[in-house]
Amino acid sequence: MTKSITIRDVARAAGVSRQTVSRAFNNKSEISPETKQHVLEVARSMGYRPSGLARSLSTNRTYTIGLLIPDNSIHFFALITKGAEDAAVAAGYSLFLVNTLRDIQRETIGLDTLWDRRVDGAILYASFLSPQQLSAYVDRFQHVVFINCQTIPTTSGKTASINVDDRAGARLAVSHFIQSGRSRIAFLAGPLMSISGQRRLTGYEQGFLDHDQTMDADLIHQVTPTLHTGYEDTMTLLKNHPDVNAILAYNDDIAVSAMNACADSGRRVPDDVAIIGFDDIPIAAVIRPSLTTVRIGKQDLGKLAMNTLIGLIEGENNQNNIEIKISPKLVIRDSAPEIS
Amino acid sequence: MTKSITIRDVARAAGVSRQTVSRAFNNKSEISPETKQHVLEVARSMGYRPSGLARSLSTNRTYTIGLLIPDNSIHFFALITKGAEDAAVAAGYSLFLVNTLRDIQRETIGLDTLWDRRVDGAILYASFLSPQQLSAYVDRFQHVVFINCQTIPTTSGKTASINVDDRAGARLAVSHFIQSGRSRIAFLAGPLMSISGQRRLTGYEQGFLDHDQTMDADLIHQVTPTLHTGYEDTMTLLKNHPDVNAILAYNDDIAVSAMNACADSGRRVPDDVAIIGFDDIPIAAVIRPSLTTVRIGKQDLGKLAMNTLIGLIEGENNQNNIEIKISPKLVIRDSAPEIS
DNA sequence: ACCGGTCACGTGACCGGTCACGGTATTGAA
DNA sequence: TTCAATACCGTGACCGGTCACGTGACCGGT
Repeated sequence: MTKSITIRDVARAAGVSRQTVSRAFNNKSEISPETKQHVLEVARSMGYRPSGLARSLSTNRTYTIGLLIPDNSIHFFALITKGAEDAAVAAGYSLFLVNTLRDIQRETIGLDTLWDRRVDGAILYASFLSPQQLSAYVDRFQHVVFINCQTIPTTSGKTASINVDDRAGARLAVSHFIQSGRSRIAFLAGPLMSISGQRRLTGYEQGFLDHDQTMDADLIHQVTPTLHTGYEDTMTLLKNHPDVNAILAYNDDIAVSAMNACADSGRRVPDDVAIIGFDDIPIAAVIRPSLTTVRIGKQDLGKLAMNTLIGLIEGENNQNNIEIKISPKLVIRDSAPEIS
Repeated sequence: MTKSITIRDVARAAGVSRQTVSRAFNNKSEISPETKQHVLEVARSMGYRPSGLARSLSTNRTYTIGLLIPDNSIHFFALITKGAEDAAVAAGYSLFLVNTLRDIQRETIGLDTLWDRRVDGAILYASFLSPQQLSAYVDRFQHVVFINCQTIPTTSGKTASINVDDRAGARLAVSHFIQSGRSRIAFLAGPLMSISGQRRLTGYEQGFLDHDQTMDADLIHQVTPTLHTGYEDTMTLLKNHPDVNAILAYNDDIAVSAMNACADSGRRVPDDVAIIGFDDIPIAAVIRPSLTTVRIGKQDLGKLAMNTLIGLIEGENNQNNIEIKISPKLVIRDSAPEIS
């Protein structure tokens, strides 16, 4: 319990006032280069670093940001987090990480805690709160960036929202299938309560309309998005609809399971059934056959979210309620090659 | 910029003193149930929540913890982070996430920032600083938990260190190979500058000694641990040493690449070459053949680290320099089955 | 009636910085 | 010489809580 050294200790040791020490550390102009140099040296020799707590209390700025995501261990969110952390550090901010685990209570606790800590802003991914609930929480924050989330207008403060155009991604995938001559396209849909789940579904439907093809609703199966679940669903799907020659999966994990199911039911990928996933997880390029997938620039997304948030905080952009759309790309690999 | 409401505002509105409001929020005893109830109601109606900043400044406790890891997007660290976050929230703490990216500058900046924020403690994974450098940084923190890192004694404060017994893990793997009748075991080693890289190497060597077998140092190849690098290395390895019938990989990513190399060089897994990885990434159980691997309880590790740190902070354990060892398990799957 | 003890609550100082303001010395122009 | 401008530096108040201590009311025992 070494008693921590304060700005007053440094001031005394350097023979100046607190304010002068403060000026030395904050690059203020009202200080001569020599005294500044001297103060900094004394401070260094004493091992002094100003307390962010005290500074924050009086300046009302913490240089911390809260990132609220469902689960940082899911690769998708891990990369968003990485991008956000990187941008935060680059701008001199620190990052509070909060996993909601898609649990309302965890989410509210997280929001409360972030508020207690007086973060300068927050990035919220796909809240599970109702709009009015969320509104009450969000209203306290000065600055919020929503990702894949209903935008909540705040009375005070500024917001921005970023949305991944999952709909376009699914359309790309369906178009790719149809252009390579496949039209019996099954969809292993994700959770429909999630926004991206809904968007990908409408994109899937739209894909058929784009090519004047009729969609078969029987080929849509809802699957919980974990690594193993897709397997059984694909097996029953293939049994009930042996003519399926393409599968669009909600994400790459499900796609890999579907691949296995195809193999186990004696179908070759891509010859008999082509498969497209979502996300482009690292393994997608390595497995055999390599996985065609809809890629979302996750790390860039995280970085973008952080930078727009910091932009709001530092008032560069005085425009409010900015809306940004992220377009995914189709990465074509062996599981659904260019020409069938 | 709604002016934030303070404890004095609430006190005035409730007709009591600041101290009474404070007592109401901190479950102190010197307050009657009725006034407490009343104060809390008034506070709620005003939307008041105490400022953690101010509280921290005067109590010298922030209820925040810094987690310093190389890269949160690597699955290994992602799970550690998840476990740590979970335990932190459960104990009422918040988590600062810092990626060092194995860069010394990033690491020092991170440590400085955490100190500025006056975290109650820090968890450091595998520092890249020299012991004396690290010592200077760590000494400022009251409480530190090291994971897979040289333990640094601190003058003040308390520490603990947790180490994964990678050596035992590698021995398990080599033993498994030898017991199933394979002795030409190659090792795709990871970075030797990393502690776990060194430990796994010595475990590999020890595995042969355990069974009175002689090791062939030519079968050790050093590989950078990314998804693609292992492929070429394995190809040259197999060309130079066609008699290799088992491969131990530094991690699962490399193992998957090695699998591909085996397939492309006309070798069947596990019939011709058995493969064991490290980590048990989610995909390991799903790919074909499924991957035998050395599993480390990553999420439990993160949780354990956080809980011991909080234990140090809250003074439950007045023992210092605790050393904890984590034992990995061999998860046997198809790429190196039980009996050859 | 007096005293000690407990309960409930209030007051000034403080945590470690910053802000607004004030002061002094030096300089240059009138 | 006088005065204003500038550069540099210091002082009290404040940010929003908590801590240590003080106060008064009430109660039971002698």
